[in-house]
Amino acid sequence: MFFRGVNPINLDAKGRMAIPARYRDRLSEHCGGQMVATIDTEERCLLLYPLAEWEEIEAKIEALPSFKPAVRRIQRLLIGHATDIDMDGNGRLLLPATLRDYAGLSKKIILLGQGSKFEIWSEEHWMATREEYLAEADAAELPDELQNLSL
Amino acid sequence: MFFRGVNPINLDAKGRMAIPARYRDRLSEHCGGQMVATIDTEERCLLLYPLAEWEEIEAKIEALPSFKPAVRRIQRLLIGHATDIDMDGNGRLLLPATLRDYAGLSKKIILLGQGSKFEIWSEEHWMATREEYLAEADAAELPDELQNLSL
DNA sequence: GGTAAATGTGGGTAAATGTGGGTTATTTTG
DNA sequence: CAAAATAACCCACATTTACCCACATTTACC
Repeated sequence: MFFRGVNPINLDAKGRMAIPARYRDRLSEHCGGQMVATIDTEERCLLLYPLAEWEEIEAKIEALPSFKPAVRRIQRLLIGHATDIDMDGNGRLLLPATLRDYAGLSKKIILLGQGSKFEIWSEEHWMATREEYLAEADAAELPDELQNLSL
Repeated sequence: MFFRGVNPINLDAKGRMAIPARYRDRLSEHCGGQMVATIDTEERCLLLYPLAEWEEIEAKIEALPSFKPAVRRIQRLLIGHATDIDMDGNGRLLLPATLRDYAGLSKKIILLGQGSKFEIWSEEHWMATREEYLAEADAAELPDELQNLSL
């Protein structure tokens, strides 16, 4: 299960997001269209997992030592915001208002394939963040793992 | 699988790019015409891989420690922009608007063979960049690896 | 240089996709 | 418990994309 690519999508008046057709079949087979959305704690964007992948992650998060404040914080943020969402008959997901607000999603959004999950950004915020990322691309401060990566 | 050469190509009104015939057979055999395009993070151009080659790279990028900001950045840029593209019956690729915009591709483009991948430039930008490269070619500041290279 | 084959280009059409909204069910709230 | 809001489900239309065919142009070969 590997997702990639940039997908500009419009939310409709009800807050629904049409999943691009090329992902639909895979999602239906893999998890019957059952997904989980939660927030990204670093950036103002959402994370969207197929149910099976999310459950693995959730298990790991819960297994962490919960007396540590930093761990409690992550647990509350990630698990707390995690919401089950099913694709409807037209291959659309209804994003809850709480999550839409967090990521500042209005009409134009970006669905970004990121391996085993997707990220959901407001178009505006994604564009701005992308430009930052590109500007930072002076190789000077790259960690070793990246220095040696040949593309 | 090794690609060489500069190929001036015209995009048609639908944003399609005809792959020069001499590459077609090899691409059909090697990957059934399945390719992946993504962005180059240093230059405003695109990278075009046969699917198999891309998957190797993707696996490496995915395996990096994703809590490091520099790594997340690369993952978002490279995997995020990676888009599956298939050759049509006429040996053409339809480049998505998002990627065309990034590289500033309008009509005249350059397909540049670069070993296991291609690069795609707008003709204008390629010409300018090539001139820069030629101007910088005072050997003084070459790293050791290059000093010893005999052509 | 002429001819035939191969390549590049343009666009039409049917099918797939995206979009909007109506109606019924379910939940929430006063 | 009633009323309002939200969500689920469904259908229908508009748009886009993929696929195909046909023509123009170039290349290769005789």
